[in-house]
Amino acid sequence: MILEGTGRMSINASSNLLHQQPSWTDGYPTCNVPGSFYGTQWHEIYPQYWTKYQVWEWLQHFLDTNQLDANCIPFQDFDIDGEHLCSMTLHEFTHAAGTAGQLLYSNLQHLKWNGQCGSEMYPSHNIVVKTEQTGDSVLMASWKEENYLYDSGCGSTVELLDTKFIRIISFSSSAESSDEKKTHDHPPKSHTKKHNPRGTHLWEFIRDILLNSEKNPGFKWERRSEGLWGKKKNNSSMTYEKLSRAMRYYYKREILERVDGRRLVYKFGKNARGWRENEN
DNA sequence: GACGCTTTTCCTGTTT
DNA sequence: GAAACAGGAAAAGCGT
Repeated sequence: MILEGTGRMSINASSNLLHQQPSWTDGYPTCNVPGSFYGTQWHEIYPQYWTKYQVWEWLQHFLDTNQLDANCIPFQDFDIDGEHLCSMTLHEFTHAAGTAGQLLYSNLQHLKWNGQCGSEMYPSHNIVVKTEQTGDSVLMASWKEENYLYDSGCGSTVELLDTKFIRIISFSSSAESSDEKKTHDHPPKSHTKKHNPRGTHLWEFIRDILLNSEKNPGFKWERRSEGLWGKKKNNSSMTYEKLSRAMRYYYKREILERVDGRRLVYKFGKNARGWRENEN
């Protein structure tokens, strides 16, 4: 289910693309996501091995780092994996994203040949890359270690509008036949843990995916959640409708508050903890 | 096993 | 009319 078209963001348009050099050489900001929801992150592996999601992560990081408006990059034109991305020419980057495309191309070349991945950049990370026979197994192995079933076909988006409001930009569930749905709705008990209420709460999960973005005063996210709640619960039948019902239960507990007149916008309530910038 | 809590699933009705 | 919202009800899964 796509609630809103991809490629859209509402962010600060405070930066000037033409006069700002990319700051990649300054080193990447610490993501500070121990036990990340996202599995292997884009900066931990070579671009050639990125998934679609990691390509978006990289684009998002580029926007964050350079304080760029999201409209600078048409995300829909980068709905590709790392291998495809690396095969793109400068002309194709420029055609897709203009001046930002040139910068993206330049940065990608740097990443491809200077080896930003792995232990040199992140000595504290101990990334285990399992080599399997299939070509795409490198990433899959890491995803599996995080108990996620990576599905590059789904895309979901959460946007933090300011320091309190959340907007669901898109949420997609895997397209299933009714037969498939039946099996997912009632999986055998012995198969998987369907959810873990004593583990991560939904609102904490939402909070964390917001907070774990690179620090940026614009608070904008696009394509960041990737259906992660469903992945985290190993529940491929999760939909926006179900997720939003769970979120509405938080109204009573004042973890979330209604935002009248605004669709797809949620707001942290007084019982939500840990989302403020000055709060630990 | 009972219980409480949280989440999931399904549903109907309302609002935008 | 479609999408999103609201909320009731029941059930599932987990910890105690």
